[in-house]
Amino acid sequence: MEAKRQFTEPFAHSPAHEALLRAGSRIRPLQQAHAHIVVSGSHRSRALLTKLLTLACKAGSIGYAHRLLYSVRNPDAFLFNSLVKASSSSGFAIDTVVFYLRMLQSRVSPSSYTFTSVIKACADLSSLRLGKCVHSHALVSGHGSDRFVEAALVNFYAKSGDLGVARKVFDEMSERTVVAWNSMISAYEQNGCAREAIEVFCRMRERGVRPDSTTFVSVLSACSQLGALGLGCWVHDYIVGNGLDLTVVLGTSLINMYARCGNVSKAREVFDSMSERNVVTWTAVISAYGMHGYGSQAMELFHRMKAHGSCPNNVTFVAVLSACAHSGLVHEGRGEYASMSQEYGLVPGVEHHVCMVDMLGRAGLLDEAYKFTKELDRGEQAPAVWTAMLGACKMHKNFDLGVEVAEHLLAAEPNNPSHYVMLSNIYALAGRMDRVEMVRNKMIRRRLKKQVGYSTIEVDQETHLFSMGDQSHIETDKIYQYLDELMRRCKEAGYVPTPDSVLHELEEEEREYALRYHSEKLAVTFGLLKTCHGTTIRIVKNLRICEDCHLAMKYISSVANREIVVRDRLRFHHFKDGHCSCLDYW
DNA sequence: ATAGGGTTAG
Repeated sequence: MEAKRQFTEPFAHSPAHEALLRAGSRIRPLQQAHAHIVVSGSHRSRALLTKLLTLACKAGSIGYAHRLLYSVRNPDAFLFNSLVKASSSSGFAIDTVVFYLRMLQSRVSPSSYTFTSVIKACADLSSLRLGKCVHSHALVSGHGSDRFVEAALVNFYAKSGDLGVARKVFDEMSERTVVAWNSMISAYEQNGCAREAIEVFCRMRERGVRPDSTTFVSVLSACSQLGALGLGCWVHDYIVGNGLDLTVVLGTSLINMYARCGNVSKAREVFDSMSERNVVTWTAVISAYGMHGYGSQAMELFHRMKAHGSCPNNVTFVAVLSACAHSGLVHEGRGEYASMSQEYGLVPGVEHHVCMVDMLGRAGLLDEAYKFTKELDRGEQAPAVWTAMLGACKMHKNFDLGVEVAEHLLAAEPNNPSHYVMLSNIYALAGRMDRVEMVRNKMIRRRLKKQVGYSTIEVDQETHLFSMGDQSHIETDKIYQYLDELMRRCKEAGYVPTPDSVLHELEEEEREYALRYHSEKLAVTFGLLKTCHGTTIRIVKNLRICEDCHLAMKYISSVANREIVVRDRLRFHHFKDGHCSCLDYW
């Protein structure tokens, strides 16, 4: 403390100090200020050194910060805490841990502030081992039940993939701040557990904790995952009703929610009403149009985005290329792919390659798609790219190429059941039933199971789940009865069930059920029974919609005179008056 | 004269 006073006074408003303040977080001026400090003999001032160190971190010169730290004799708690905080919030997670270890070595006691930053760094690293170690340090040193440390821990365990422990820390908190609730909700949401996220949100409301915009961002993401339009709309009403600021982040979440819950025009409305937009916002609205098959609107917005001076990035190009792929805009897609690197200096990644192969493949340009894939570097020929190629082969019934690609994929990923399913479908299409059998036996030997398909539908804010041939619903009898009637009426209108290859993946006893009772058919029937005329039926499916269901939906939309919106794994289908928005191009 | 927290969007 003596030392502090001694060095504090003489250097106030010294030229060195002023140089430092002027420099801010720019590295060149910082180094000049450093020289100033050394020359003027003020390098013994703790305050100046500490400031210099934190600014070096913020300027991104972490190596410089390390060298500076080396030059300091007996760094104090103030200096270590500043370094730990600055490095952690500037994204230098490993360095934060290094600084923390040096702090321990120097026998300087960490505080609750130290732990929040170090735990945040562990979360960034997703290192369960490291974080657990820091967690125990925090417990031993008596900072384990600080509310900031606890919220950081919830986040850390969630990001490291241990939701159970995240929940345990959360449950054992004595005082849960809104940030703690937000951490837990986002923990579930980010790990794909949207139901649990919403459940925690409900507990939060029961406890009378007032949600803030961060809460809603996570809840809206959960709604997007589930296709829970009802809850999403409730959130939107709440935001408006309570006069919450429609920030860029919140607005972008709303756009995404409406788009992924099937309502593009509401997504557009939100976009139009936003006062501030950034590249993420633009990307969200482009992707909204793209996934609904409105390629030209997506492209129009993309051009508007560029005219507005917003610079597209890698994610934007995924949205743009995928919009082209889903609408058959091959010429535009080729052009944007080229401009991506030529005009924007961006490096196309696996996702962009997938879009290109998908786009060319869907359009029937199988040779070009194949050439595109083959011309990628070996290391860039990711299984996802070949999978897109395989899908194209199946779509255009190219047996020889399909078999070749499938064999290649099976060699690369022998434990991925979807490759086997695809290969067996291709054999089935070619009538090679012996091969179908062989592929299926291979799957059985490897104990691989086809992913189970299911569909959900929301009625009165409640979600109902159906799987194929499902009879677990309370109103099962009514549903099956009505479905049979619907199918009869569809057939009268000209519907002929597709002798689909999917049949061949199934066990004998499942076959009779399969086509007729696919989950989306059950869900749509339930929707027709439970909602009044004029209400759009919205279904969310976890896999791709099959050819027969696609055809049946068209007929159902016509005979029941209803709009039906189906979200499958990749995109939306809007069925109306016997037609689908995808123009059978999916 | 030096720091001061955890949660959020495509």
